[in-house]
Amino acid sequence: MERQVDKKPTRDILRERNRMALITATLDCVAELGIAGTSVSAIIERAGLSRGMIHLHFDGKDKLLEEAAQQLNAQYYDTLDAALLAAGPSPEEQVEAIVRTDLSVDLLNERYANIWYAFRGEARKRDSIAVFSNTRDARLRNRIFQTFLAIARSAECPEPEQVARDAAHGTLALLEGMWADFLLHPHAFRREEATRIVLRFLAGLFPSHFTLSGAQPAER
Amino acid sequence: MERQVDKKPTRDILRERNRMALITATLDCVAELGIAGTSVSAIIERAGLSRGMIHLHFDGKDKLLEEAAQQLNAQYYDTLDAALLAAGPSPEEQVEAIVRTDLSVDLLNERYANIWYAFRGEARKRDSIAVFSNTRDARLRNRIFQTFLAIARSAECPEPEQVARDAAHGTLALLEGMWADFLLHPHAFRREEATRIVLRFLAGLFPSHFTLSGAQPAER
Amino acid sequence: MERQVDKKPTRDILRERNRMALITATLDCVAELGIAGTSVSAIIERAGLSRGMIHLHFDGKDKLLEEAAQQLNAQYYDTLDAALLAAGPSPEEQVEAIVRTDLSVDLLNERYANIWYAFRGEARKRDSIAVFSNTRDARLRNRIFQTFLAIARSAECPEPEQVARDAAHGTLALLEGMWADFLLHPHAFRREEATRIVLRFLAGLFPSHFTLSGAQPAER
Amino acid sequence: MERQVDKKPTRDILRERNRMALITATLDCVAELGIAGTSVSAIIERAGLSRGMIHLHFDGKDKLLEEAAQQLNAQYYDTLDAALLAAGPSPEEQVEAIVRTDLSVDLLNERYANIWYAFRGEARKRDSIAVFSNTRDARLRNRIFQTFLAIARSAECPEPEQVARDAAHGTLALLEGMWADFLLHPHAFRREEATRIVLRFLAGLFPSHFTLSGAQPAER
DNA sequence: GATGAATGAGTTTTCATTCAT
DNA sequence: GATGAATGAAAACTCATTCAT
Repeated sequence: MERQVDKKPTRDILRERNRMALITATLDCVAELGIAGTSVSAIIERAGLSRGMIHLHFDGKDKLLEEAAQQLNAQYYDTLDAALLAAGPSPEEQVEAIVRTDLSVDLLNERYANIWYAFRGEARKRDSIAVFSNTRDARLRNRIFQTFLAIARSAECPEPEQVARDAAHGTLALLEGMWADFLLHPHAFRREEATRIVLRFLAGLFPSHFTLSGAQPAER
Repeated sequence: MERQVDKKPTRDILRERNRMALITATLDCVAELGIAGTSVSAIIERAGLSRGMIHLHFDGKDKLLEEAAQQLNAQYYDTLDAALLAAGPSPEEQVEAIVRTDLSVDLLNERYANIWYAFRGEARKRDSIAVFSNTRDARLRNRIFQTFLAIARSAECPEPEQVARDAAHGTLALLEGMWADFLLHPHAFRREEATRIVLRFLAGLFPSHFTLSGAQPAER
Repeated sequence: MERQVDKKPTRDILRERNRMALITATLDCVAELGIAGTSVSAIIERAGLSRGMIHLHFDGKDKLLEEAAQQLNAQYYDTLDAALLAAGPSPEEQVEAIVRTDLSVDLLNERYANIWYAFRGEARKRDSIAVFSNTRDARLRNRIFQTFLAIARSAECPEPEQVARDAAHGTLALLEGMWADFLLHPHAFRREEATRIVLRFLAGLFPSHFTLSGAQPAER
Repeated sequence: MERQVDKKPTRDILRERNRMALITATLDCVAELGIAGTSVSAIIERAGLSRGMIHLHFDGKDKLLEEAAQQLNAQYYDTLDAALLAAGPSPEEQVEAIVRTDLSVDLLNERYANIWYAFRGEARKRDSIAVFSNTRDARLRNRIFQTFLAIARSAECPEPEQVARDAAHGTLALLEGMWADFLLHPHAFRREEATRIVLRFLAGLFPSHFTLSGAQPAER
């Protein structure tokens, strides 16, 4: 009886484990070999699974790449959401949490950056993958905009909407630029420096809300 | 004799024309089809030239891609250099020229952005192409750093080197981020908005040197 | 006990039902998708049964195809035998019954014709299937020959054996040809016309035994 | 100079020779191995050519099969047309030429019959191949109909159109049936017997135009 | 007995590169 | 120097069969 209850799940768990192994192997390949080098042979060799499995579970290499992209995307958001939850409730804390998490080693690492830009290079060709690269947008962009709007209002800016939009846009662009920096010079990259620059940008926009952790603004 | 004199230049000119046609066709293919879609067949079809020519002139597809990358890179710098030459001599004017040119339609357009990110996706795999994507770095980075150093000194900042480095780093990162923005949403993208945000960043760092074309800083 | 008695038959009935379901699904697939399209996946999907069943019941796809061919063959003969039993006992009536039944919608329909020719295309490769396509021969051929022999003798032909053999051969060839006609132009096909032509052939051979249902021979 | 003139053609001739070699190898494979056994590997092995050639010349296996079908079709008609040209001009001679040629070893041989039925089995699935199997129709059917119409009129039949149509239909169906016969029993098949039966059919329809080479009609 | 996930040999196709012309 | 037919290694994909559950 118990075996009956136990058996079915075992099969399904194994199945799911294989699915995940393929996705992980795919992301590893993309990270190390690029999209072009991510052949079915490379994937199955790394996963230690059989050729047919890719078509069994994903119906072809393209779909597997899509699902891998989606999974990476989900991971990115899970990490970010967790950080926001853990951070203090004030808008400043929330913004800083986003910046620090996005630049943290959990997200901004070689594997991640490599995959990110590899997919982005293909994004234009495959809409399904574009969705993934778009992600830093829709959801995050709105959240960060709302946060900045609160800040802009509390700062009594003349045009809070525009200021908040520019702040959100600029912050995300800066983060994006830092990722590109990291991709090209992973060893020269300094996380603290990147963080400091983003905070400088914010301190420039909202001097009374952000400071350079004790540092003064560039000009007095 | 005369024919000899006549023919030789013609041949060389033709040769060079074919070389360029292949490079242009390659960039077109990368822009439209992505790196993966840029097969030898696609290139020669677009160029209207023969298959063997790629090996004749470039010794293989990979080398052709490299040269295409280099050419694009050169174009980028030529455009930027011309703009810097045309701009006023003050550090502020030089910086603004870089920002406005980098975001101008001459450089930031769909073809350019597509190619840029396509190559960057492959950059890690091929060092020769990485060189190209690196470009916004070495030369430009130093130049912009020197310019900001002049500004930081004239602004009497406490740590002018660090401030200048952060300003250079941040500006380039912001520009980079704007390109990514454009890549993903070419139609929603607003050039003036992007420019304004970069200037906001600069105005935040150097309030007395940069202003938002009459606009005030967000907070007073 | 009772349960035992009850279950056993149920199992066997289920087993047989599954066997038949697989054969029917196979024939459906062959009719709609051709031999090439009749994959194990296609069959089990149509049958709504599990993959392993084919090997459980038939020991592989090839054997299943054979059994399907045999079953179709048996159906053909059952229909024909029933028609001969229902027809009048005279040789003329028997011959006409064969012709009309062979061209009737019960046998000559799209499903049947599609399967018939699909198997025949593979017949040469698999002897086991060839048996099926042969069928219009051995048994039927002899029966029809005997019938024509009776007619030829009653008609006092000079060489009754040869005439009967030719009549049998010709009739079967004509029927065969009509099937091919139907296969290629199922919508243009006219059953009555086909029947009339066969009867014309018979009327030509045995004017005093067959007439065109009131029609005259072509020439007088 | 001469070499120049010679060279170009040489290349084209070689190219064409390879094309034809592939078609021939394909037909050979279909004849011996059936459609299912006609893999790209089988074809190139038989042709002694390289794998890529099939896609170079035909753009894929399917198209190659189509062209092979078309070529066989053309051969069939060329043979038939030649025979009709060589035959006497009278309608009887023309009809007899069709019958004798269709059943001659030039057309009705194992290779031909095998290929014919192999393609027909696939005909329903691929329209392009269906065209081929249709062929005994459109053109030939009309020609034979016109010939019979002349005969029917000269025989003063009551309804010459219908008689001619039935005669054409019946003759083609008989020939078709003889091919099926041959396919299934190539060794038992007797060409003369087949021819005699078709002529019996014609003699039955048009007693004054066709005779069994000195034989009498079955009945008097 | 029944299931369907897993396998891997074999299929078609792509494509950079070669080389005779 | 230019051409494009030819090559074949490697790619993605299919599918009958196996076998643990």
